[in-house]
Amino acid sequence: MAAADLTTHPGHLARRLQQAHYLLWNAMVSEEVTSPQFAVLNTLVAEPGLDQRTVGERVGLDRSTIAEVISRLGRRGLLDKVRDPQDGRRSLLHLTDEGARTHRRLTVRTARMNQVFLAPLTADERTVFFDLIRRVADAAEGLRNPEEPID
Amino acid sequence: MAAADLTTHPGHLARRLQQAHYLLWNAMVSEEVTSPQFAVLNTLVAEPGLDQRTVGERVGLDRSTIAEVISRLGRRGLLDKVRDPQDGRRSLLHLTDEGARTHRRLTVRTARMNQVFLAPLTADERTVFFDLIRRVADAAEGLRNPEEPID
DNA sequence: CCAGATTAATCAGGGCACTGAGTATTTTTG
DNA sequence: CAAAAATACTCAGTGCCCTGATTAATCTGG
Repeated sequence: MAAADLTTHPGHLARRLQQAHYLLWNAMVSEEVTSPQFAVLNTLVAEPGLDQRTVGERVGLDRSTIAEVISRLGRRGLLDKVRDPQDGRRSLLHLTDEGARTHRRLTVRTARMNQVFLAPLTADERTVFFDLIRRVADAAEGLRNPEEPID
Repeated sequence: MAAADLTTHPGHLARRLQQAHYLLWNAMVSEEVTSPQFAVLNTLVAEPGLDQRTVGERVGLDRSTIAEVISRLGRRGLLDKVRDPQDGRRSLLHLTDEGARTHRRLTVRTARMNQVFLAPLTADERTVFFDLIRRVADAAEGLRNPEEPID
């Protein structure tokens, strides 16, 4: 059996793309705060007081991973975690001042990094790039998170 | 400062795409052998006897990660690792019969999975999808792995 | 009202991904 | 030829990512 051509395997390309991004993020945005951590901060800027599970849903992280990410952000004083008095199962999350400051600072750098990352593409191609990736990712996520079935 | 729109952040999309692929791989290809492990097997089908570092280069994994992946594949009897008598620093890698069998089996399933994964796109769109991701990933990898500079 | 189902979070365990430091071996160079 | 540089690999440390099992709290139906 001949070897497969990995350059036509979307999973392999997705991994390479993500790794390339990881390196550029480290070089141009932050060595302290990672891209998933920034996504969490960003979500809490938009919707302060969310519980942990919902934040994970917003940024696309499962219950275990979001717990670790939030624990790290809490340790570094970027967010606070308070038991919901209305529902003792939940922890409600808010950015600290330091967390909000960090988010502002990184937002600027992230925009610069995205320019460099997408430099090989024209403006039209970028639009297509986003559209195609979003459609594939949404569809694949839909396979595992089925919509409410008809009852 | 307003929150950023993560759906226009290529790094965030890349991560979601990779995660969606990870889940589909687990469901449709194998729970034992991961996608990076398959990439290593595939490389050794094409070029038996490569050393560890070169395999890592082919599949896009750094020295530490490739060491772990190869160690796991070795433990499961899918490949053999032999000291190069010509150069005592290197280990040369070959698939075992079991490794070659596994590669054959997974190649078929991987093709099926890719069909499902790419189902949202037309044939033309798939070509564009590969082209755009490859260009961005290649360019970003080039930023860190500079070509031989002019001397 | 209360037993059973559901839900949010945690924990244990396996795998991927990187950096920086260290070891052994080979190659280069003075 | 011996000292210095380069190379292949290993190890320790951090962080992301998932599943399955467990715990605590809430909700639901009889």
